[in-house]
Amino acid sequence: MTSKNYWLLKSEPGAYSFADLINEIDQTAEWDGVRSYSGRNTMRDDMKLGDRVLFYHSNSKPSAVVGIAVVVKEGYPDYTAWDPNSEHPDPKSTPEKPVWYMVDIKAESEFKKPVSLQEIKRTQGLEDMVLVKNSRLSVQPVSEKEWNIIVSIGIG
DNA sequence: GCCAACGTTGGC
DNA sequence: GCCAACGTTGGC
Repeated sequence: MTSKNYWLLKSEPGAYSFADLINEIDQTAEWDGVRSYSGRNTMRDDMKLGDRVLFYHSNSKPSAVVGIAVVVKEGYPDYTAWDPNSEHPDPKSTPEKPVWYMVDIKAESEFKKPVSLQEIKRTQGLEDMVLVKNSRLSVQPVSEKEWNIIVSIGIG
């Protein structure tokens, strides 16, 4: 029996927002540009087809979970790393020896009511979220309990 | 805009 | 392989 897992992905809405994802063809995008090892490992090893994702706007007013997406392609090399004209080139990574990985995600639904960081911090059951404890991880796991609480607030 | 937290780099 | 310095994230 395969159990689905839950994740949270951060993006600064000025760089890439949930609306941008919705506006993509098929509402699907490559989650390229992650250049941290823990994020790389999570995307390469742990995020599976059908896993669901909280889409979080960081550095925002207010910072908040704004919608849900689903993993539609499992970890594969982030080829933008060896494109010198990309946003996040990294000469350490080559097609022969890729360093960075990404997944594809598809927008599923937009929250009626964004769930702000403030609200997360004061909501019972969410005090152990990685988002609260380690504010710097841009790709992070979410427990089923945390998922259910946030989605029930967001769906309204 | 400030700056704390923390992941990463690089000197030794 | 330790750990200080550096750079970045992201809340406030």
